[in-house]
Amino acid sequence: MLADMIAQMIEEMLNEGNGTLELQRNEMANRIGCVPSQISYVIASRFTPERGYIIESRRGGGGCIRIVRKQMGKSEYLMHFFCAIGTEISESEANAYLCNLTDMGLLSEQSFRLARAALSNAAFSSVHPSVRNTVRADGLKQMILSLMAV
Amino acid sequence: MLADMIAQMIEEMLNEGNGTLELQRNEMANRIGCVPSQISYVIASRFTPERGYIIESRRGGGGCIRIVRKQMGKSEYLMHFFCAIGTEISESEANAYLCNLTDMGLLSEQSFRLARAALSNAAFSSVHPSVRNTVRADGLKQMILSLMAV
DNA sequence: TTTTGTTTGACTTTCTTTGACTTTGACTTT
DNA sequence: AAAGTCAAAGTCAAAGAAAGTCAAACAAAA
Repeated sequence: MLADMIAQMIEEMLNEGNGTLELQRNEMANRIGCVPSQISYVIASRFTPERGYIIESRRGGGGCIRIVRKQMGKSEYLMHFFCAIGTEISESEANAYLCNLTDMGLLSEQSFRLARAALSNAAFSSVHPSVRNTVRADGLKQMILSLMAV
Repeated sequence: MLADMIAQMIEEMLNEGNGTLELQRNEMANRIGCVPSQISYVIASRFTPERGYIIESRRGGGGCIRIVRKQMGKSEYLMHFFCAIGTEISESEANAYLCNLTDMGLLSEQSFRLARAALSNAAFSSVHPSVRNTVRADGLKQMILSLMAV
């Protein structure tokens, strides 16, 4: 299957590049003989943060897609936390999570304070109270994903 | 890529000149082999006040462009930054601010990633698009306040 | 048959490059 | 001094180059 073949190619390129890779979507699609968005599809469906990949990209002339594979270790902890978070979370619950992360040495003091501020009700004053806990959960998840990148 | 190469050249010249630099647009464009307005483009897109640069210029014979990288004290910078944020801010604008804070040594790499994740559109998927930029501005302000508190 | 995953292509957004035209300022000439 | 000349930098919009998005068509699995 096309998608799997492309995924395998990317995997190999990642190996050659010690876990990092920059590719040009159009160029690669051209080489393979597929439509460019196929590359996007493969990346979106297989090289997700949940599976330990970080994706960055730049549009415009000379643009490219950057893929980094994060080797597991601490990330298992983070994954555990990530999965434990439901679709909603209160401010105090979120703080408890952050404390745990800090205790485990996964979060610096500065990062802890920053995260607490970002998830506070004060930060969400423009968000309707009925969805604040949802937005907070999303934010916390995104932050945990970002930690996996390091 | 051309623009990035030029930006790098300017950066190096700034380093040599202790953070200040005077260049001649035409002369430089000629040396590089590009159109003069390309230099303008690079400066406009990368050496913005938002990222901590001051640009001055003189037209006419013997004219030039002056670039200064401004350094401020921490609290001064945080204050400046806090005030500069309006009631709304886009994801890319917020990222530019965060990059700047990191460059100034006010944010660790981890905190940077965390903040970027917390302010991403991905984190705000449950927030109505019309208010995302407001919520983002609130979040960023809260985080900056948390940095001042130390 | 319903659901889930793939493939494709049209359209959008973002960033870059270029060139034509405008404005400014220093110098020269009247 | 006023006017003219010319060498800069400024502005802006069009064209180009890439990646992103999305939905329709299709295929495979449950």
